[in-house]
Amino acid sequence: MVRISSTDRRSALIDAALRVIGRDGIHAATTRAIVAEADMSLASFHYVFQSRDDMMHGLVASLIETQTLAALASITETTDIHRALRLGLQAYFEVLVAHPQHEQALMELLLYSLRSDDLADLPRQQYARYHSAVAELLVAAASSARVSWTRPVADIARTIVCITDGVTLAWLADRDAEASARVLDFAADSLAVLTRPLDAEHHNPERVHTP
Amino acid sequence: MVRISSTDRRSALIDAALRVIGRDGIHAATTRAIVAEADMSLASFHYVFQSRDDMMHGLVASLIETQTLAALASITETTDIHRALRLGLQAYFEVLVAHPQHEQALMELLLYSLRSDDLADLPRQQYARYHSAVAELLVAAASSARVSWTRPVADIARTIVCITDGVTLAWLADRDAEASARVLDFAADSLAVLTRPLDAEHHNPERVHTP
DNA sequence: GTCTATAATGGGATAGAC
DNA sequence: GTCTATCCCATTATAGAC
Repeated sequence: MVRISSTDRRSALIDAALRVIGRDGIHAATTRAIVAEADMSLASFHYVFQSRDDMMHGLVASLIETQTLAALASITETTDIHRALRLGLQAYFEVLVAHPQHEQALMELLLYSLRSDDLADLPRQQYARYHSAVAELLVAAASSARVSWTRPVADIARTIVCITDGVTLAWLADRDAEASARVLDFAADSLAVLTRPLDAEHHNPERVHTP
Repeated sequence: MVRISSTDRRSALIDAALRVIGRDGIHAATTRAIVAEADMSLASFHYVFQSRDDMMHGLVASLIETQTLAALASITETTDIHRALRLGLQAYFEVLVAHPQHEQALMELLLYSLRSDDLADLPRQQYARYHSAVAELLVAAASSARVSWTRPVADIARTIVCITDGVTLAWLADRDAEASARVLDFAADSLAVLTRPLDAEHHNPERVHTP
């Protein structure tokens, strides 16, 4: 009976939808399940959203806006780039283990979006955002550790996203935390090789980026 | 009107289900869509399968049986392990680009299985099979190239599966083939480092596996 | 074994009172 | 703006004739 603004309802329903998807999967995220989770009537749903697909679009768009990749942010606080990469990847993994439903929900939404005409543009934006966010972290970490990257940062960022996605899928499938940690450590080893000290004592005429 | 054996019907329906999932996604793989694809009646479906979930279990189990990872098999035909890794990963990527629906269907089935009580054991089996299949290829390739791996083959196999899965997701999202190829090439570079020649001229006392 | 017909359920969306 | 009640369709599964 209380009147709630349209925007508040929108975000409340989007939050509820995300909880339902995380808990029960995207196929269980019916309009009825969502309004039950948000404790609203079905009609309220259709007052603020034209359709279920309209809500899904809002949900994915909101995720793209707000995803922060906070876990990897610890990467910037260091003077040792190898250690920074390792800790950043480990931090991501800890978030995954703590909230597997969240990562699984993101995967389900990605695959769902790829099937929908309305949402088809969003996966590209989502990954562009992942890549640029990780690239920013890589630049900050390199600067803080006084090194430069020897390959384009965009490529390294994409590699990191590929590795975290791949580790996520494998861990969701078999829950082998030790094996997943070894993959991440190997990734950190391999990526750390792609740096060179910024303030070398002797002049180094090589190009920063490989040709 | 023609009588078909139960087992033939089963496999025909499973094939049809896989085609529907590949074309339209797992949420579109209703019993009706599947029997239409297989050109059967709805009742025939329930004659051979107790329920839709029963069929899904048969589908995933059959995929686990038959998946061959043929693409990576080209990895074994070489004397240069770095080249072998690169070609193997590139071959996988070509299969992905040629049949993206197939890889997407596998991802959807994985996430679907993780949500279902009946199918919850299958993802673990699926990834165990991936890992052992890749491990076998790695052993064969190393033998053919007269090198040995300096880390446990199981870990390297898992790394490769993580990379291919991650590259698959990213490419499905943004279809950037060049960037994906650079990630795979970097992976080949990094993995090739984990080998040492088998028939070194001088005796090398170090352990084969890192401690 | 195979079919048509239908039961039973769940879901998206809307009408219309308040 | 918010609610209840309802329409209408798709879906799973089964019944029962042949």
